[in-house]
Amino acid sequence: MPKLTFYNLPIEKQQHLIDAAKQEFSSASLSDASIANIVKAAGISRGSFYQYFEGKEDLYFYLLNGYTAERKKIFRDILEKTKGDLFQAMSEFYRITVNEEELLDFKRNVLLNMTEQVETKFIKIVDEEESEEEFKKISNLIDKNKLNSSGNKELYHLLKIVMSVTIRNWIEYFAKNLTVEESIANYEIELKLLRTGLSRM
Amino acid sequence: MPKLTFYNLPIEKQQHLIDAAKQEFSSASLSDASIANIVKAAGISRGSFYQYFEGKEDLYFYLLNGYTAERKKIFRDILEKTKGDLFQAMSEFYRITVNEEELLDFKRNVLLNMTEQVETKFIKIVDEEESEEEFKKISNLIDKNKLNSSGNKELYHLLKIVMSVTIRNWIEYFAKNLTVEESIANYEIELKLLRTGLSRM
DNA sequence: CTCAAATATGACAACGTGTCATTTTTTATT
DNA sequence: AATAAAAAATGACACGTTGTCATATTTGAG
Repeated sequence: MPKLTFYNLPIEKQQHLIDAAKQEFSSASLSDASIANIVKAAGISRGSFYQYFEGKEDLYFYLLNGYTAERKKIFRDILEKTKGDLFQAMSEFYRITVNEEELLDFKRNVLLNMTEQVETKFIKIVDEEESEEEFKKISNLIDKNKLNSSGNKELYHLLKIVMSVTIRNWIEYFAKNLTVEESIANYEIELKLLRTGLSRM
Repeated sequence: MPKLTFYNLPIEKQQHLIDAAKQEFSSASLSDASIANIVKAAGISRGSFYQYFEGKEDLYFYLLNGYTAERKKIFRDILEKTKGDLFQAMSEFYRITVNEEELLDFKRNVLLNMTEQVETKFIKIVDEEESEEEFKKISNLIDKNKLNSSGNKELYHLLKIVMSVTIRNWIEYFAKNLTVEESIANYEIELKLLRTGLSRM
C-alpha cells in the first residue's frame, strides 16, 4: 500500500506517477521494470518515489488492486444481469475481458508473469481469508439451484475451479497469441466440459 | 539449454554446479537468485558460468526440465497402473506429489513464482505444439470410455482443465501452508466436482 | 615436444536498488 | 508578517547484480 505521503499529493501529481508506472509496467514485467524509468517519466526524484511507495512491488500491486476492483464490479453487475446464472455470467464476462483493449500491454505483462501473489489478487473473489465478504457478496448473487454444490465449502471450490480455468484461458490468449474468437471458442468448450462433467456416467 | 561446453564437463563437475544451483534456487526465486552465489558454491569462476549457460534462466529451466521429465514418467506409470482411469491416476499422482519431501524449498519457490513460461513446462503434457508426441503418449494410455470427451480436441481441453486445477491446488498447498491432508482433501473435493460436473442438470 | 584450439578467469562497465544527510516547501503559531 | 517546526523533495552514494572481454591456462592432435 502507498504511504500517506502519496495520498497527500494533489490528484494530478498522483495521476502523473500512475501513468508513468502503467507505461513502465506495460513494457516490462515487475522484475524487469525499473524505478529509474518511472521517476524519469513522472518527473520526480528517486528519493520522492520512496516517500510514496515502499518499492516498485508496492506500486505494482496498488495498480493491480485498482484494476481487479473494477473487474470484480463488472463481474458482479453481469451476474446480476444474468439473474445469478454463473455460467452465463462467466461466458459474458470472458467475452468482455478478451475484447477489452485498454491497457493491453500491461495486462499481457501481468498475465504472462503471474505468480501466486498476483493470481490471488484476481481470484480473491473466492478467497476465504482475505475477503470473506467478497465471497458472500458473490455467493448471494449466484443462483445455487443451477449449481451442483451442496454447501458453502463446495461452492467455494466450485468457484475456485471456474476462476482457475478462466484465468488460464486468459493467459493462453496472450501466451499463444490467439485471436479473440479462438480464445472464446476454447473457453466455451471448457465451460461446457465443466458444466456437464468430465467423467462419463 | 546449456551450451556444449557444459556437457563436455566431467559429470562430477556438472553435478557440483547443479547442486549449487538447486541450493540457490531453493532459497530464492528465479529473479532473486544470484549467479554470484551459484558460482561461489560451485567453486567456479563467473566467466566459466557464462561458458556453460546463457544466464541463470537457462540453468533454471534446465533444472526444471529434468524435474518435470521425471514427473511425467511417474504420471504415465501411474496411469498404466490404473488401467487408464484418469481420475484415479490424478488422485494417486497428487498424493505422491504433495508427500514428496525432496527439493521441497526448490519446489516451493518454483510454484509460488510460477509464470506462464514455467507452468508450460509442467503441463507440456497437454501442450499441442511443443510436444504433440507427449500428448499422444498420454492420450493412448487413457481409457476414454470413462471420459466425457467426444474427440481429440475435447480430450485436450479436458486434460488442460485437470492439469490447471491440479497445479493450482499444489500452489495453494505452499501458499496457504496447508497440511498434506488438508491439501489432498481439497483436491479430492475438486476432482469430484470436475467428474460429476458443476451444473445441476 | 609444439602449437593451435578450447576452456577458465576475474576485472570491469553499466545499471539497479534503497538510504540518508541536506535542501526546499508547507503549515502552524505568535 | 515573521518565525519556528514539521513535512516533503532531492540526488549522491554504497552496495549488489549482470554480461563481457582481454588475458591466462589447459588440453589434445600431430
